[in-house]
Amino acid sequence: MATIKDVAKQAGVSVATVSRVLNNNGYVHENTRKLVIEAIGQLSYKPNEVARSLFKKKSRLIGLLLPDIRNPFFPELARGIEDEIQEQGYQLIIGNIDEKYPKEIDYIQTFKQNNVTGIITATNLTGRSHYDNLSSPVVFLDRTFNDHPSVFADGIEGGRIAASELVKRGSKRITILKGPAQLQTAQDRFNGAIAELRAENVDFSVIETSSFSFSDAEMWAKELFGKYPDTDGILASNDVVAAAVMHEALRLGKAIPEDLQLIGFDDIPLSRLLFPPLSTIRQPAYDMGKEAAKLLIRLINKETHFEKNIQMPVMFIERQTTRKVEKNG
Amino acid sequence: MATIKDVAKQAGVSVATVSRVLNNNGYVHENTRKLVIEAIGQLSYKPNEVARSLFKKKSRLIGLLLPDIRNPFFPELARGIEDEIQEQGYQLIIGNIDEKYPKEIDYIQTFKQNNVTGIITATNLTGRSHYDNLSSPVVFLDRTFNDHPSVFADGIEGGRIAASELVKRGSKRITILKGPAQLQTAQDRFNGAIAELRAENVDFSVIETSSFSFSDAEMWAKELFGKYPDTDGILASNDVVAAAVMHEALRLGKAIPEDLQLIGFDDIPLSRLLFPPLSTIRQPAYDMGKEAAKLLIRLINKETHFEKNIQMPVMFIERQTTRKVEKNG
DNA sequence: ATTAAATGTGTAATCGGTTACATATGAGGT
DNA sequence: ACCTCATATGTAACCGATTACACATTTAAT
Repeated sequence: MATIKDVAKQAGVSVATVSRVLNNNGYVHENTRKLVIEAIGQLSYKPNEVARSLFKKKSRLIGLLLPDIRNPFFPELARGIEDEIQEQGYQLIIGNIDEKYPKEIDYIQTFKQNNVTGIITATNLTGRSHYDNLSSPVVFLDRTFNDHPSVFADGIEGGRIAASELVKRGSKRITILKGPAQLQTAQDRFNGAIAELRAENVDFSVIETSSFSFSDAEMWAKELFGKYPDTDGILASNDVVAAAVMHEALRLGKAIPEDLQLIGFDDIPLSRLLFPPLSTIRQPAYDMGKEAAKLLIRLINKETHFEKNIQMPVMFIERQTTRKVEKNG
Repeated sequence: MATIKDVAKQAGVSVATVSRVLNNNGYVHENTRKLVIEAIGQLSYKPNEVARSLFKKKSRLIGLLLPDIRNPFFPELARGIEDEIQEQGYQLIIGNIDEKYPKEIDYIQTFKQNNVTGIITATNLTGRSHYDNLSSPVVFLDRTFNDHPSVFADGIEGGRIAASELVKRGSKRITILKGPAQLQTAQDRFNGAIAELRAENVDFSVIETSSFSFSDAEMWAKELFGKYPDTDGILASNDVVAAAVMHEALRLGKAIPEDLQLIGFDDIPLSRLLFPPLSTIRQPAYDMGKEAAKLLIRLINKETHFEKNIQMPVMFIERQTTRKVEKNG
C-alpha cells in the first residue's frame, strides 16, 4: 500500500501539500493540485484510515448495537441506517448484543477504543447504562433514555390500537402475550393494551414471556393455549411470537380469524407471507433507522436547532388474522 | 481517556515497561508488573486500539461481508462467526452488500483501510472478484473461489436430495424455482435437482427468479401458479421463496402436502413456524459460521496442516409440506 | 514605493501505542 | 577475579496521517 510519502515523492511536493489536497483545506496552487491528484491516481493511493483516526480522534466508523440480529426487525433498522450513513461516507460496525448486558459493555468499549464517530444503540435492558461519559454522540433507537437523542415508535399507542382493533372486531376473551419484563418497548405495548382493555371493560388474561426468540416462541404459544384454550383474541408481543402462536392455533384446528383473532407487532417482512397473512401493528423500521442516522449525523456535525426526540407513527396493518369490521360498527 | 504515558507516570516507570506488561512480552520484574497493573486499574486505562493498529498493521477487527442482512440465513451465519471470534478477543464488522457489486468493492476497501486482521465473505456474485492481493487472510463462506480457503455446504447434493425426496413421495409434475443466475449456490442447487430429476426420468418445469428477497418472492409464486397451475411438487430456491409459494398455494386453496408438496432450502428459524411447517434442506448456518471463523483464525495465526476447504453436510428436514413416504417404498 | 494581507509550500511536532537498541545489574561458570 | 548471559528498564525511532508554524512569494492597498 502506497503511503502519503510515496505520493509526495511521486508528485515532487511535501506530505503537507498532499494532505492539503486530500482534505481540501489550506492553500494549494492549482497546478500543484493536479500534480498531486495525478500521483494519487498512478499509485492508486488510499489514505490509511487508522493513521487518520489516530490523529483526529475520529474515524469514519459508526457503531450500531443491536439486541438480536436474528430478530428480523433489527436488520431492517440496520438497513435504514446503512443507506443513510453511506451517503455521507461513513461505515457501519454492527455489534450484536444477544440480549446480554456484558456484551453491550464490551462493544461500547470496543467502539471507544476504535474511535467511532457516533453510536446508535437499539439495546434496551432496563436499568443501568454505560452511555453517559462517551465523547461521541449517541442516538437511542427503538428506545429512549433520559433525555438523550432518540428515535422510537409509540409503543403505548401501538398497544392501545392493537387492543382497540381486536375489541372492535368482536374478541371477548383476550389474551395478551406480555414481552420480556426488562424491555421497555415490550412493557409499553403491554401497558397501552391493558389500559385500553380496562377502559373498554373487556376481560383479558396475560401470559408472561421472557424472550422474543424463535426457539422460545413456540413454548409461549403452547402455554397460552394450555391455560386459555377458549381465548378468542390474542395480542402477541411481536410478530415472531405471533407466528408461533398462529402455528400452534392452526395445529389445534382453530379457524383464524373466525374463532381466533391475532395481532402481532412490528410488521417484519415475513408477516405478509404467513398464511393467513398476519394483521399487525407496523413500526416503520427502515425509516426509524434512517431517522436515527440523520439525527446522529446532525449531532456529529454539531448542528443545532433540530428535534432531538423523534417519535415515529405506528399503524394498524389489517391483513387476515383479524375479521372485517362492520362499516356501521 | 488515560494514555500509556499517564500510566507510566503513575507507576513511575517508562512507557516501554507498561507496554511490556500490556503485551506480556520482554522482561518485567514481578514487583514492577504489580505497580503497573495497579496504575492501570486506578486510571482504568484501556489501550487505544487505533494506535496499536497503526503500528502493528493489524487490528482486532474481522470484517464480514454479507449479501443481504435481511435474509435470515445470513444473520445466522454471523452469529456463529461472532461467538467463535469473540472468544479469541476479536470483534466483528459487518458489511451488508445488498447484492450490489460496487458496495462489495467499497467494503473491501474500508476493511483494508481499517487494517482488519481477516475477512470472511459470503457474497457470491459470479465472475470478477477483488480478493486477490489483500494482505489479510480471506475465508469464503457459503461459496468457493478458486482454491481459496472456504466453508460451504454441498448445494449440488442438497438439490439432489430435495429432488429425490420429492420424487420418492410421489410428485409427478415438479416445478423448480431456479435462484438468481449470478449466485453460484443457487445454480448448484438447481443443477443438483435437475440431474436427479433427469436420472429419475421425472417431468419438470422451471421458473427463473432473480432475487431471494421477501418482496419479490410473492411475484415468483404468482408466476409459478399462473404458468403451471397443476404442478404437484415444488423445489423452492430457498426458504423465503418457499414461504411465499406456500402462502400463494394456500390462498389458491391447494392442500399441502396432499395436492402439492414443497421443499425449501436453508432451514431458517422461521421455517418451522410456518403452517404447515416447512420441509427443507438444512444448511447448518450457525456451524458454518463457526467453522469459517475457526479457519480464519488459523490462517491469521499462520498455523499449518489443516483442512482449507470445509464442506458441511446438508440434510433433509422432514416436516409437513411433504407426505410421509411408505416404509416399504 | 512601502506595507499589509493573501497565497503557496515545507519542516517538524503530534496522535498513542510498539519495539529495536543501548545500558545496567546480578547470577553462574571457569 | 573475569567473562558470559539472563534479567530489567529506559530512550528514541517508527507506524501514516494532520496541522501549527515558519518562511517565501504574490497581490492589493495606501
